[in-house]
Amino acid sequence: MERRATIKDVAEAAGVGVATVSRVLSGGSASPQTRERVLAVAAQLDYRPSALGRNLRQRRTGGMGLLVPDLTDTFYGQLAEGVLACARSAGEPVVLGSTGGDPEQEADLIGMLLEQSVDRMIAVPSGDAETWSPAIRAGMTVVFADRLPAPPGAAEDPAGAAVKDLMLLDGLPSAAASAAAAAQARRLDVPSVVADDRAGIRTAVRYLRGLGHKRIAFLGGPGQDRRVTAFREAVGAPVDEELVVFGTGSRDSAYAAASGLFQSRPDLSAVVAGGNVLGEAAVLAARELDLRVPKDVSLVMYDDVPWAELCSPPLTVIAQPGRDMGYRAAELILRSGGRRPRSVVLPTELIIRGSCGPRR
Amino acid sequence: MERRATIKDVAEAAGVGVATVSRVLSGGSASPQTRERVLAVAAQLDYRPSALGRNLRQRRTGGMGLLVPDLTDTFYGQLAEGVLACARSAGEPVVLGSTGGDPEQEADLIGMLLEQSVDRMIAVPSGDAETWSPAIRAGMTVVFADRLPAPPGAAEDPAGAAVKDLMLLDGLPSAAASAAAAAQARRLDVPSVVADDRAGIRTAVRYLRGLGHKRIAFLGGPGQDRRVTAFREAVGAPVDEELVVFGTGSRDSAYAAASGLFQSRPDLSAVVAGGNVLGEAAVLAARELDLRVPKDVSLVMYDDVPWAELCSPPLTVIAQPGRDMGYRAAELILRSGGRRPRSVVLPTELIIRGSCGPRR
DNA sequence: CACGTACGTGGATACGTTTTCAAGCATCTC
DNA sequence: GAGATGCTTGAAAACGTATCCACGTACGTG
Repeated sequence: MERRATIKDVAEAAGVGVATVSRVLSGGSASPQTRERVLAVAAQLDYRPSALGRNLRQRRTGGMGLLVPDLTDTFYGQLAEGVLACARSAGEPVVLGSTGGDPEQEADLIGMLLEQSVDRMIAVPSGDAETWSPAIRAGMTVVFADRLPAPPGAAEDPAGAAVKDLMLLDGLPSAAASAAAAAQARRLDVPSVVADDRAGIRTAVRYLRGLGHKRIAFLGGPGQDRRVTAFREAVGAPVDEELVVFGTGSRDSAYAAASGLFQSRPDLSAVVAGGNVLGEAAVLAARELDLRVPKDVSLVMYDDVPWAELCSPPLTVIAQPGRDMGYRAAELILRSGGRRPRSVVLPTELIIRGSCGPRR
Repeated sequence: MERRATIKDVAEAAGVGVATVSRVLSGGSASPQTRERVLAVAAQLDYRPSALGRNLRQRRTGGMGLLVPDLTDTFYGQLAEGVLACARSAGEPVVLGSTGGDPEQEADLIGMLLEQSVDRMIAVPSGDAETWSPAIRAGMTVVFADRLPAPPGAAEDPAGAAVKDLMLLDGLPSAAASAAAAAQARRLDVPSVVADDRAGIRTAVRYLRGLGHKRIAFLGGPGQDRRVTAFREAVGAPVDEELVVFGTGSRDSAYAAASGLFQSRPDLSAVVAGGNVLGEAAVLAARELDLRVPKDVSLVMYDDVPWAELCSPPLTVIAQPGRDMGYRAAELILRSGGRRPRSVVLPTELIIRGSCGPRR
């Protein structure tokens, strides 16, 4: 195992100074013959510039960090693929962290990235704004994806927090969703790329309404404040609080929430699951309780995942473009030439399959 | 945005030399009072040692690389989670790459990791041994997970390659699977952590045999040579080659392969899918062709994924511990104190659900 | 022919850390 | 009391690169 060739070796072998080699390789000016010779020698020595040296010199690490709650969640897998695709086309590395939805782990991972001098990252945040302000202040360029961090003083109870947000957002046309999202991100001065949850949820609720459903439940997870808010808004004024339940992010707790919901409120006729693990839990819980889908209960799930079609009946879903979301976020990070990029909101689409039927 | 404090700042503020600060922080010897003062100052300045400086000095990057074919495949999501869990507990970063199953992209990513001076990586290889020998020769510590690279001269046609391997392995007791796997990895002198594919497949085939099935098909994907071999071995001597088909890795090609299989051989009564995307394709294709599972065709799928239970009937699977696999691989990489670690083979388990029935 | 300009070039420096080395000092031993 | 021994300490070198700066050389212009 021989040592890698350094820029010094190349310079020596080519009979030029290291500065010249550096210039040639980074596109600076050099005479044609010098450039040619340097390139030839570099190729022959199989020289590859050390990212370590470069990064140290310019006091920043190339590439970007990526923080997601759980790679086992297919949606985050899609998002990660999008980020990786963009990063790969730019030749930049991405260092990955999985937070498990735990703000504490998230903070640890942020610290680790800081230590690595990673100065750009895209994140699906689990902690609140307070968790993130240190990273921002440290000069990191952050782009949030899929969600935004809760505001600093947010109540522990997601219902409470959501109500507060509702009062702010209620009545706004969906076209303003973008502005609202950007506004929240701006509290941290951080751009974001998220799906148009408001429109997606509203479309789903209207669809269910059109099928005659009156008692529609929402099965939510952590970080889905915007979706809950949109649900409350779409359902209208007197929302039955018992029909809005939350899991903590794990599959077990999602199942518990779903099962509890079905058992405590046998009168509900439709449920909107705020994410694919919630949807999975809903299907399992319904089956366990001998509830037929869609005969006894209609189900629409946020996230279109490959296995949604496998269920029988195939799941009606609110599709959000996970891969695009990742790709766009990575683009934002990479093309941010010093200027703070603009937030983007991606469209959702209601894909009607077979898990919704008329009210029994 | 103020500059991060450096070791120099700490030394100055504490009235000591930089060497002393470095020693205190990396656990070297120092007088109690000096140590205390240095720690206090470091904490007050919020000093965090720069990984860049350290890495440059020791000519190696901490952490590890992780290369998987596709994060959208739930199994690789599980594997990645395992790796991340172990890395996180060690406080080490992991830089991720998704190869899309393409050897060329894989080679590019290896190059990128080399440039980053990442000297340890765990990989689910897509390319053959030739793709990997450069990395090995460059001094990288590699651990293969889930699969091993194909031998250098392997035929393009997976069936052909598998036949060749079959002749080598045929008749070996399953207890020797570990030795055989280690042997192949050793061609590159690389340790690996894989599942006991041979035992898993054999158990599944015997189970299907026990249900009366005679015409059992295998639906394979890239990199599943060991599983195909095991399948051929378990089925016995005269294996009907038309019953062994392959997709290229994409969901579309998997679907095409499954659909083609069902249509060309309506006489088959059971199929073993070599991975979860293959299993997914088999379910979809069967449904499209109005084949009932398990009435018309029995199905057992490699990989236990959360949605296997969602299908109706729930899928009978060969479970392999994806998360453990990642964790163990990361452990091997991290605990490899210079010594080349030993390969490990993890057990599989046949989980019987509802997708297999007696031969019609 | 003299002068100014433009450009190609290489030496030197800095990035932040770890590690080697020798020096300083106190304690211990004969 | 002199030498040996042990521990703590700081100066300095190195890791591989990018960039500043000054030096030449060639060329164009007056």
